[in-house]
This record gives sequence, structure tokens and C-alpha cells, in this order.
Amino acid sequence: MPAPERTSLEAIVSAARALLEAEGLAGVTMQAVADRVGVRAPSLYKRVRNRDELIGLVVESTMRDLGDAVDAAADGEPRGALARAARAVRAFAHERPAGFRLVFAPGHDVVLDPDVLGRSSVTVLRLAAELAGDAHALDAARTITAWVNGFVGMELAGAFRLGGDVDEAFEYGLDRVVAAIVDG
Amino acid sequence: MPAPERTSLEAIVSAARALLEAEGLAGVTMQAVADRVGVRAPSLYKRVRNRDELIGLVVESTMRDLGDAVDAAADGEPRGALARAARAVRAFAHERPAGFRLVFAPGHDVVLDPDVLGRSSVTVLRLAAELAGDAHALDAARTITAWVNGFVGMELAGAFRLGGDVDEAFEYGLDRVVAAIVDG
DNA sequence: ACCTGAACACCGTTCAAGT
DNA sequence: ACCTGAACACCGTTCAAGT
Repeated sequence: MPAPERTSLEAIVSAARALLEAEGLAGVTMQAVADRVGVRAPSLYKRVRNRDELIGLVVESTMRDLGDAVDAAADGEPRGALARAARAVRAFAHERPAGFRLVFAPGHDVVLDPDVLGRSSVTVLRLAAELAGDAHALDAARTITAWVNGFVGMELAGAFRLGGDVDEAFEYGLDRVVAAIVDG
Repeated sequence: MPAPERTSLEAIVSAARALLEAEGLAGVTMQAVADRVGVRAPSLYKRVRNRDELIGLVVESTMRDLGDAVDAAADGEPRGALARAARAVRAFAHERPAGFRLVFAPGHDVVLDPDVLGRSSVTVLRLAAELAGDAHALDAARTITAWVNGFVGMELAGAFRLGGDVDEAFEYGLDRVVAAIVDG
């Protein structure tokens, strides 16, 4: 009648994230996750409804980390803070490319937790308001966010093959886009 | 000894694209594709090495269509042409969201045909050169492309839930980003 | 209360056998 | 030369049976 817990939801999500980076989304198999946490595959269904839910939890925890990284980078005067936040997003994407892609380009629709989504937007929204004014804060935040995500997404997809310095292209675009929303 | 061909590569790719939009990437099954073209699954392997190659062909043909749509929209004076091209990308993404996502956010790396990739960049690069000058043409093209892809990608991912008019946000960002690369 | 082996449906892929 | 049924390995998921 006892019932020793041999794993935890946290360990399962953590194993799935490690597998995602190491083997890609296709490598995040219930069996592979189970192996990593030292349990048989059917046992995972005690903590997780199915694989889709597990992937959703990976997305959520990745978003949380990204939000933390942005928040940590975004201090100081608003213009510099926004630039540092943008570079933090790019650095995060380089460190965990599979996770970043999964968050911003879900194959089938993921259940985004509104709380997590909202929290990660707050910092950018505040900076945008300071730079573009309250009336255009949301539009300005969307513009800079779209540009950063688009740039990094294309970079990860290998879409920049016409040569040129990609680091320089990022700084060029960052400078232009931030300037564009400032004199709003 | 004869050998009646009961399908073709074109029909197979076309069936895969229809399935992609109707059922999502997971619905693009070798069996489902085979059913649509009126053949058994093993027969597909006469025209296609495996499922990954088939998905790659879907990406390629989708990119070709997108390039055609951009080219068709991008006439007239450069600034208006660039804006129309950007709206054409967004319209294409709304018509074929699954295809668009697959192109710009491949789960595992897709074999991008450099020819197709290059051709679709040429128009934007030309317009960028006219607006930003030859020295910054590539950076400017990357900036506008990144913003459009990022905006549309976030829109498709359902990342715009803080309210506000998304159409207006697009026009706001488009205006700002185009202006930002012009006075370069 | 959690864990497991066995089982099922489904999928990608191969291959020998048909025409 | 293309098509097919049969077969294999693998995966997600369920469930009755263990402790």
C-alpha cells in the first residue's frame, strides 16, 4: 500500500528540455524522457496527460526563463535597456535554439499560459511606453518584439546566406528599429 | 512488364500541401498522402526518398509561391512597393498559415534550395537598395524581412493577446520600419 | 498511490512478389 | 518500371495487476 515516488513533474520537464536541445523535438519521446528520469514510459502519465501537454510545459518553462533573462538585462535608461533586452533575447536563442524555436513557432497550437505570456511582455511594454508614449506603447512594443523574434528566427533557420556580418546586421536593425519607435 | 504510372511527384507534393493546411504537420502522413493520390503508402517511396524529403519539397514549393506573390505585389515606386510586398507576405500567411509556419520555423533543419531562397530575396534586396543605398541594402533588407516575418509569425502563434487592433499595429510597424531604413 | 509489463493502434520504411 | 501486401521497428497510450 505504500507508494514511493520515483520521479517528479519537475524532473520530467527538465529531462524533456534537455532532450529537446540534444535531439530535437522528434527526440522528445515518452520513452526517452522516461529513461532519463529512471522510470517506465507509462508512469509518465501519472504526472502528465499526454505528450502534447508535456511539450506545452516545456514551452511554458522556456518562456519563463526567457522572461527572466529579458528582465535581468533591461535596466538603466530606457533606450539602452531596450537594446540590452533585445540582445538578451538573441543570446538566449543561441544558447537554447530548439527551445526558442518551439516557443515562437509552435507546430500545432500550444496552450500558452496567459500569465506567463503577460509577465514577459510587461517589461518591454514599460520601456516602449517610456520611449514612444502611452498612446503608442503597445504598437511600439509589438514592433520591436516582432523585429527581434523575426531576426533571430531567420538566423536560426539559416535564412541569412547572402553573406555579410550577421552581428552587424543585428546592431544595424536594432539601432534603426529602436530609433523608429522613439520619435513617435 | 508494362508499368502504368498511377501518380506523380507533383500530385504527391500537392496532396501533402493540402493535408498540411487541413490537418497540420502531424496530419501529413505517408498513408494520408497515399490515400489522396490513390496509391498505397509504399509506392510513394518511388518518387520520394522519405517523409523528410517530402516535407522539404512542400517547403520549397511554398517558398516559390510566396516569392511569386511578393514579386507580383512589389511594383511601382520603391517605398510603396515595399509596403505592398510586406502586406502580400501577411496575406499569404493568413491564407496558408501552416505552410508559412513550416517555411519560417522548421522543426528540424530543412534542406533549403539556395536558388529558391535567393530568388525570393532579390526583389526585396533591390527595393532595399533603392531606399537605403547600396552600402546598407543587405542590412536594410534583413531588417524589413525580419520585422515582417516576426510580426506575422507572432500573429499566427497567437502572441498578440493584449488587445488592440492588430491590423493597425501592422500598419504602424510597417510605416516605422520602412521609414527607419530610408533615411539611412 | 504510484509503478510495471503487456497489449493496441498507428506510423515510417523495406522488400519480395506481382503485373 | 511501377505497384502491392506483408512484415519490422518504433511510438503514444491504456489498463489490469502488482507493491
